[in-house]
Amino acid sequence: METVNKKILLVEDDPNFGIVLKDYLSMNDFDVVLAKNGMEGFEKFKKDNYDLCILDVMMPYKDGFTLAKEIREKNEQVPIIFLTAKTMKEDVLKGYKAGADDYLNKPFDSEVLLFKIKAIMQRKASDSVADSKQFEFQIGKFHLNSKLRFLTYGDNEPIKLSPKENELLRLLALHENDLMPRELALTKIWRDDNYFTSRSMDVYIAKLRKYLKLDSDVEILNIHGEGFRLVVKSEVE
Amino acid sequence: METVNKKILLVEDDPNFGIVLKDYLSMNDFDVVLAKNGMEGFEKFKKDNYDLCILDVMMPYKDGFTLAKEIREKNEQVPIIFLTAKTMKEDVLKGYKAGADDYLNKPFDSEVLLFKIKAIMQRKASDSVADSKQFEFQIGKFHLNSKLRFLTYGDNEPIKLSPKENELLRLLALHENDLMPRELALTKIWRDDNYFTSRSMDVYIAKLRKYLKLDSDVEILNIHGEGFRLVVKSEVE
DNA sequence: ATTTTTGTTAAGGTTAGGTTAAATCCGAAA
DNA sequence: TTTCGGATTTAACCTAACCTTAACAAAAAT
Repeated sequence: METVNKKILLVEDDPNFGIVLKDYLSMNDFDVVLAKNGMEGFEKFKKDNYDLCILDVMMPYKDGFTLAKEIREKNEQVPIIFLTAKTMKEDVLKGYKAGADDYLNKPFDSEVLLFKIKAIMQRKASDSVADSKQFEFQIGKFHLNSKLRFLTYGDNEPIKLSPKENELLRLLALHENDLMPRELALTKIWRDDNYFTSRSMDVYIAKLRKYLKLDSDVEILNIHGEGFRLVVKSEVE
Repeated sequence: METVNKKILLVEDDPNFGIVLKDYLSMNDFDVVLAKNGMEGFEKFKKDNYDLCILDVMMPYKDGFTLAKEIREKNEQVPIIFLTAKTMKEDVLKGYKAGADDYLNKPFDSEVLLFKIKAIMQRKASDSVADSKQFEFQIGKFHLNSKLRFLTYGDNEPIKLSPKENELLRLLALHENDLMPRELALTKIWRDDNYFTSRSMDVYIAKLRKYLKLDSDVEILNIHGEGFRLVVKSEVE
């Protein structure tokens, strides 16, 4: 059987680094298209279908975040990895990262990148239904980092979330202000839908509610017999 | 630009084959040193710097794997290619664990060998850039020199790190404030992922934590079931 | 009114991780 | 070779994290 290589769009303005990285990825059986800036990156993105985008954040003309937003408009699915400078403050990145599938601090270990790429590809492959593995969310005044599994509220000590708490809150956030069907969580997180898993889920809803009490504008409502709804009031005023 | 030829150490006990191969490689602009067995191979390796080692696996006195292990102790970087008999499946695996970069079944196509050599050379060349092969890290008030394997804290006597301690801390530092997945460390450092290597890693985490106690702003957090996170508080204020 | 679904808290059990110490491995020195 | 010492693994024991289940109360549906 012949397999087609995965296609990667690499957008990196430093030509040396870009070429080296491209070669490295090519040697690891990826088809890599290199763009030298955000503009060119977007052009190339529109012209072809990619399995993954790797975007440098700091670039002339169009930075990585802006490019990511544009790419997201065209394609909700394609995984995006950001390359960020180590010196950027967490808070700067915070809001912007929403929508990223992963990020890497420069300089980084090439094997680490490979590891992440493979992890993402695999994840995508197993996600039969398309739900991009977004893992940062702003929920009212909370910020959920679903990769590191914690929930921050202002300057409070971050709340550590267990895997189940985390997945559940993430699913709710993915459906913010909308119905998140019971069945969806049960099949996606518990991988089984029966009386006990369902009760277990209720227990987790209770836990999440406790955490979310901090912000009165955020709450989890039940829709009887259907599921839950993460409501964020006055998000815009 | 003038380039110095790449230097290859070829260890092969069959004199006919050895000489033919040596000549072939020489014709392709490599400087080849031929050793007739593992012992001699190691002697020659110690006496000079090589860009690549090609080792026959089956040799009298000292087989290729053993030799590879010795070479690895002296040099973590140098690429190694094994020449193996077609019939050894198990051993090939063993070889990889010893740090091989590639292997070739005898008899093989000389073009293939050449191709692999070039690929490996290129890979190594780009690794060094792409990784920015970081060997020095500032971790809070600590400074890690990963090449010399020690950790300094102010004017204190530097803490000497064992190879495993060093690799693990380096990997954590590479992911500073971010998740360093268990699996990554296990595959990269222990080259195996099972119950025991995992426990071994935990032991090393404990050791590192002990060292890092000196600076209360630095700590290694666990993310249950996922990995660890090297957190540096108030990095900028 | 009765049944079903949900809210919530707490107990129980399982697994992962923290830590220390003993055992083993392995190269270097004697 | 034997022995020594550092590095690493294995063992053991303990704590923390996590998840499920049970139990009972409250709300919603029938």
